[in-house]
Amino acid sequence: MTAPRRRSAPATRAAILDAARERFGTTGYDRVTMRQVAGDVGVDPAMVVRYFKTKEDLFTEAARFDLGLPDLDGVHPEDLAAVLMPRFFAVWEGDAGFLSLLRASASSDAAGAKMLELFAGQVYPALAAAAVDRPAERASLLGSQILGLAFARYVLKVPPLVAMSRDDLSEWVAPVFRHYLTGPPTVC
Amino acid sequence: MTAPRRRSAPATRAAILDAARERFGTTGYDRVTMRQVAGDVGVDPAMVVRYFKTKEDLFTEAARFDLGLPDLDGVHPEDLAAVLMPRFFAVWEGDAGFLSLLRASASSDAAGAKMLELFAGQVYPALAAAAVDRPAERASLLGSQILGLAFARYVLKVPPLVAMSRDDLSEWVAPVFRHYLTGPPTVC
DNA sequence: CCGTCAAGTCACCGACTGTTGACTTGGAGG
DNA sequence: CCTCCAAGTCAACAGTCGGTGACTTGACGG
Repeated sequence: MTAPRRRSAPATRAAILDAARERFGTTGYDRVTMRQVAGDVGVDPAMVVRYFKTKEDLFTEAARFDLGLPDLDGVHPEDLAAVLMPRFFAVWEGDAGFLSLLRASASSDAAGAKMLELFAGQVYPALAAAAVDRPAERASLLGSQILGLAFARYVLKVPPLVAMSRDDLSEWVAPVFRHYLTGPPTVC
Repeated sequence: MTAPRRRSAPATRAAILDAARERFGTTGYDRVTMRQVAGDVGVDPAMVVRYFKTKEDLFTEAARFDLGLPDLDGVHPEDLAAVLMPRFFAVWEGDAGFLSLLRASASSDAAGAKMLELFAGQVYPALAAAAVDRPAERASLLGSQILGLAFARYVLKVPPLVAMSRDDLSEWVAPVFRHYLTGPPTVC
């Protein structure tokens, strides 16, 4: 059961990626140093640049993931929150990839662009399927509520929001989800 | 009409503060250098540290301001958005002080604490006056929506949200404001 | 006209950053 | 056992950062 003094290349690569995700998620892009990431894994900083050419490339890889949003076509408006919120908690409380991106997008245009890309590629298609009209506006509004909730709960850690149970939170936002996707205004 | 080669001390101090606000608001704390700020004003970097002892002190001063929230006591729930949204636009589209704080709070615990402080000191008291019960939870939820809207519109610049008029935006969020402050759930 | 004091400049320090290239070491295959 | 190549280390570079302290310059009062 002796730990091997030398890992396989994919194993160290994965370990570095995990450490990077964790650091980026808790500290933000700029305040993370490659030496810190290397130190977390117990490896020389040169290894980080060996496997991920540059810091930005490392971040790009760390901030890529699948939101796993379900198909909302045919879901009853009343059930939207019940379907979406479990994914919300899974994504934001899981590995810190998404938090990294959120933190970084606050101070980097490049990261902001990645966030928009992710929205366009995964969030918008899922939400648009449940919108009665004006899918872009409705999806964006709902997205802003989700983003704000994540920012307040997981970044700022606003005490009342941190203290709320998942069920209570889902109950609170359910009417909002319904309103943004199916409520007025329908006319111009 | 010759420009004076030498300013008064308060004038340079104010100029530096303005430049810092602008930089912090558009680039974020970490990516702003004191040399940039000094350069914007056309002054030696040493002047910045002369008037604001340290970079963090400069930021602290740049991120302090008054939201100017009105008294919501007695305001009809239907009119909440009509009263609050003008302040929203004024604050986020005015001088970049608040944007600085939002950007910085994504990657700095110190800035995050300042944001919480500001919420507790100005946002919470105003919103709590209009909440029918559970003021902390209701105000936090509404705050998260406001924060998310600002983040999506002014930081990420989500195209559909940027394109929406102020009136349309107010109309969309009005039912949400009403729900968070006066809607269910009332029971535990 | 000149001394004085604040406003502003200058050169520089030490620390830290991302990144590089040459070196060393370990372990599996012949 | 020895060889060899990948896995990992080491020292160092070039650049930038925040911050310091001694110096210079300008305007104004006597």
